[in-house]
Amino acid sequence: MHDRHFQELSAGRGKRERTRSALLDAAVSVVAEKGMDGAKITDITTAAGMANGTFYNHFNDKDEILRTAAYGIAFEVSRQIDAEMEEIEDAAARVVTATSRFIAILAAAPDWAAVLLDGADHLPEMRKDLYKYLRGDIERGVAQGKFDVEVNTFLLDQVVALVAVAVRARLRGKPDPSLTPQVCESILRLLGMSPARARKACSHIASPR
Amino acid sequence: MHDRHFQELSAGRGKRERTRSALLDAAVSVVAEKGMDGAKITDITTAAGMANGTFYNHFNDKDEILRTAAYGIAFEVSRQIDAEMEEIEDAAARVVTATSRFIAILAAAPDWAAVLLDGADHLPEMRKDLYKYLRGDIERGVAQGKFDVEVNTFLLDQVVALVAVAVRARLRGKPDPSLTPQVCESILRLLGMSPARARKACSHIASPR
DNA sequence: TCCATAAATGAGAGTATTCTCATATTTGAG
DNA sequence: CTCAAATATGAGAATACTCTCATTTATGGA
Repeated sequence: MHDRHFQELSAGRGKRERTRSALLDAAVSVVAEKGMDGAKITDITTAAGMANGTFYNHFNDKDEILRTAAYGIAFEVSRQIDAEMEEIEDAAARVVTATSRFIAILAAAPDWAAVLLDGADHLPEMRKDLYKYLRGDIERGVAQGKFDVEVNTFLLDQVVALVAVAVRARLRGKPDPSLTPQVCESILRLLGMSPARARKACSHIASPR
Repeated sequence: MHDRHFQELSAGRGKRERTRSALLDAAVSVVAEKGMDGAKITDITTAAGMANGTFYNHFNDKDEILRTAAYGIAFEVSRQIDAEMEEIEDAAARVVTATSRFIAILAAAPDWAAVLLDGADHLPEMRKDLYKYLRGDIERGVAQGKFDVEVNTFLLDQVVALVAVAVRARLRGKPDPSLTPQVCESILRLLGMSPARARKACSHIASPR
């Protein structure tokens, strides 16, 4: 949610942590600009205003810093959404809220979006973490009789793919207030709600900022 | 559908065409192994059993050969599916057939799958071609009163994303005969069919080989 | 078969990137 | 403030990759 996320986390800690965090923040902005494959070590140290060699005092290679950055961001986004949903009981409402908040958060932090989208492709383990949350909500919906699906990894893959499409579309074009309701509706349909109920469950979504 | 697809197309033509095709086939297998970003010129010429310099007699750079290969494969797959569907009138049946044939073809040719999946990310124009076919079938379904959606690019993105998830899953694990029906059902649900109708429309799918 | 032309070759120049390490600088505990 | 330890620096060695071109080899029409 902030261009200096990692530096904020390490403010007040020793110099070592602060430099490390500055590199992580720099890595995020470089990945946002050039993608994970296009990001070079020197791009990262330059963005951080440091000498090239400094990188190797903190990370062994590019993979390590990118993985660390992606996990850090995924953790923060999950934490935030999870907290916001604490009191929501209805499974459909939980899915809709999580999806729309996820899109809104990443729309406000495009660098994070780039890292998460790229990371989802390059770091398969990262997806699995996300799945824990999602699986819980979908199973809840099945138990509540609202969803009609067999909950398996393939289903979760499909839901996550739809969310990813929405985030990508949001990043690409100008903000379209109908985008989030559209994808939420799609997800609920996918989960077995009727088009009418799905629409109703999404109708209340405030268009993100 | 064949490891020597491009060479077959150019059999009997001049040496120039045959060498070019050998490079294209080699590029496909390298991309399947290392991805588009990981594929190096020398990997391609080595796989083709040629000297490094030969590459530059036929292509200006990596992008050009990869684009050519990806388009060639996309064209062949589209052509084949299109032909197989000629006589199908019902839009739901068309969507289901196209999806399941697409998955079956790529399951039988994993190298092609890798190129198309990677290409869909790296070559945005390639997606647009695919969309022409898809959009037609979905609009037909709306006209037939079977689908209940607004047909826009974002919807097509979602459908394609679901198909991509299925192909990826099919490549990863052992063949699961329920995978194709599952994703076809998801797509029909997404397009606004009720879960019951969607299931019915997918029930006849023969599990791919 | 002959040979002009087309194509293939691969050494190496050019460029980009990673990673190391001896040295310089900074830090913060005492 | 002092100094030993921790950290940062950046030149350059090592590696990886792209692309060129003078030369060799192969092709196919006459």
